[in-house]
Amino acid sequence: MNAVGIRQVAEHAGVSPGTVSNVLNRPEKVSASTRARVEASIRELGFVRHGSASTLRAGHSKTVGLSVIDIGNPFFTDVTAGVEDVASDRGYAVILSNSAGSRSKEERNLLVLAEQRVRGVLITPSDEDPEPLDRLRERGINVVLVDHPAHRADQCSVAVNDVTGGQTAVAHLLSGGAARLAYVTGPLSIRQCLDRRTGAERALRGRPLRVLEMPAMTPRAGQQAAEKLLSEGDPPDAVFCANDLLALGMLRGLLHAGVRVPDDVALIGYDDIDFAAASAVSLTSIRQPTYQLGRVATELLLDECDNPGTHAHQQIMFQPELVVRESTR
Amino acid sequence: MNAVGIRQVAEHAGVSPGTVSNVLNRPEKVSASTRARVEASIRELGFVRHGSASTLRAGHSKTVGLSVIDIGNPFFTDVTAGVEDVASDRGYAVILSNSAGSRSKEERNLLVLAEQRVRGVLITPSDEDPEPLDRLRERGINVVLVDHPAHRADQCSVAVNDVTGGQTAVAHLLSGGAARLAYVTGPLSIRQCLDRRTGAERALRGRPLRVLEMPAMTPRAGQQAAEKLLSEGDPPDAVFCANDLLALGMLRGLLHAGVRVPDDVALIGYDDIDFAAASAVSLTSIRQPTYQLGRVATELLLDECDNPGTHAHQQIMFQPELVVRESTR
DNA sequence: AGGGAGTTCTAAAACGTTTCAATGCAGATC
DNA sequence: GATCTGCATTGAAACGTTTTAGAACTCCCT
Repeated sequence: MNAVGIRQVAEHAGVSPGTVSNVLNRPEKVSASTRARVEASIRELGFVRHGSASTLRAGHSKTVGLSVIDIGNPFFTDVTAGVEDVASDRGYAVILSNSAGSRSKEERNLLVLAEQRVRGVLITPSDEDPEPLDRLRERGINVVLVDHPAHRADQCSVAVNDVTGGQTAVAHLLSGGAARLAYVTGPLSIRQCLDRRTGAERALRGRPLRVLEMPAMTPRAGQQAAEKLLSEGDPPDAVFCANDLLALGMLRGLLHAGVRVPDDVALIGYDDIDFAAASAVSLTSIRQPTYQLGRVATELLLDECDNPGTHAHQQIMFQPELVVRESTR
Repeated sequence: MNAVGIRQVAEHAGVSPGTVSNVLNRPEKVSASTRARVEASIRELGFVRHGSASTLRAGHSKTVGLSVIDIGNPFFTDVTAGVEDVASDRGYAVILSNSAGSRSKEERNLLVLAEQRVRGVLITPSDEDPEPLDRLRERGINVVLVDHPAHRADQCSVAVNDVTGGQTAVAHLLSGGAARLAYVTGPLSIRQCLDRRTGAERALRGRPLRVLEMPAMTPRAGQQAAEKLLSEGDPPDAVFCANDLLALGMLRGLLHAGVRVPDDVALIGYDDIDFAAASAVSLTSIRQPTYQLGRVATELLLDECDNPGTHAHQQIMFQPELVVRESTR
């Protein structure tokens, strides 16, 4: 087993445990020669610091938690990549947990994170209730909201303007000559879906919008939505999907039924995931700075952790961007 | 701050800290009445166990590490889902780390896991070197290989037979009348890519196979491969891609150039990710029991952790399965 | 020679749990 | 009433670090 602790290293190097700790945590406090000796011993004995002992004594760990809604959605994997890159650069480890849209799972995950005494938590909340997050804060765990505006002023958040995004999407469809629009969305209890609809309506200025609310935001649901739209009379000539997974399913459903895209129906998605550009009729979409979202959120969180005195809370709102491809040309 | 520890709970409930610990860890040792009293105090004070202190004293944590090669690949997100479900059921937390194909990143991540004193590690290794894994084992951290056969007999692994998979794929293409085959793959230093080629060659029994090795396994790389194949003379009439991301890019590249799929070129991918069924020409693919892979690997690992005495090491090999869709019909 | 200022290192006390031997107590047996 | 048995609870030690006050040493100045 791994019986080599700071104590053994100290003995091997002929110094006290305290000095070894200094080499580990404040190398500048130790003379070059002893430091070299200690470092050699560490390598030779294969010493690995006991993170728990360290956390226990120091009172805080070098880990942050990341809680996402659906790790299967490329949007969140991109965010995750951004988080990991920054955290890893600054010597923090990331504990990733997936709430899979379930509130109870999210709460259990947050409890685990609290037990691990993570330094902070990055979270895309699965609902609007601020209570679990406030509880974390009471315990001294910093919280940054990802893809969701902050509930309160003394909290950081990084989000993208979904109202603008919805508006841009629909304005683009209208400028292409669309007249009968449909919005295919996931549950409207999800803030993102709701905001995008609000944006869509704003662009329409009172003209009608057919809203089709699906229970999930997956390709399968998108395809079912296509079947539904086509089976009812008066099919739309333009469809705005609340995310690219829905849009890809919609695309497949339309093509399968012999509907030409974009000639018969123009189609626009949301998120601009990789697969959007790679689909057979490449998908027009609303791009979000996904990777940046993760990066910036993590930078805010770690700043809050490392400089609690000078840290200024920020609510950052990015603007989404239209990416035109074949599905609306 | 969170100054409420087991000590405060004990005081509040009028018992000793040892009893509180027993309520937490072996509730059956405590009489029903005191247990109820202690549990009430825990709730009332909002006590959260300090995981580090617990790990330090107990010598082991309730966490496992999961190290994957590319969290952006739906194959690995599916595996992750399986891992999470089992771990969560058994009270373990999962620390997810992404090696992004980089050996040095993998090593850094494993070090973090070792520092955290995870109980075990699930890993899809990014290369063939068993040394980092052996080092973990020396430190008493159990290791289960995922999607990779074990290096040694006293180690668990869960994999899928990639040679059979490659053979099945190419046999299917041949039975559809294909004569000029190409294999589009990622780096052949990756075992999976290599094995699938071996299987392909086995099905071909000496007939020629054009191998196109791309540096990445992404849709973009697949599209580039399509351009390359079409620009050279004598294009293939059937293409086998080493994964679905490549295949989706290939599909787009082919369609874009006016090549009909499957009429002009039959196409088969590997992994059967969700997007394979949702693409415009739905993709024939080799399905792997991805979610099961994660589940079974985790069950093996936790069995090894919880019953070190009776645990029998197993090297499990699943068989892949052909899923025929439009791209080869 | 004595003493002050730096520098480098040490010793010992925490951190919050778990564990285990020991204690106390109630009921059963003689 | 004395002794035993078994159960519920306690108290204190231990886990491997970090941290802090201060010891030991060196160098330099008067």
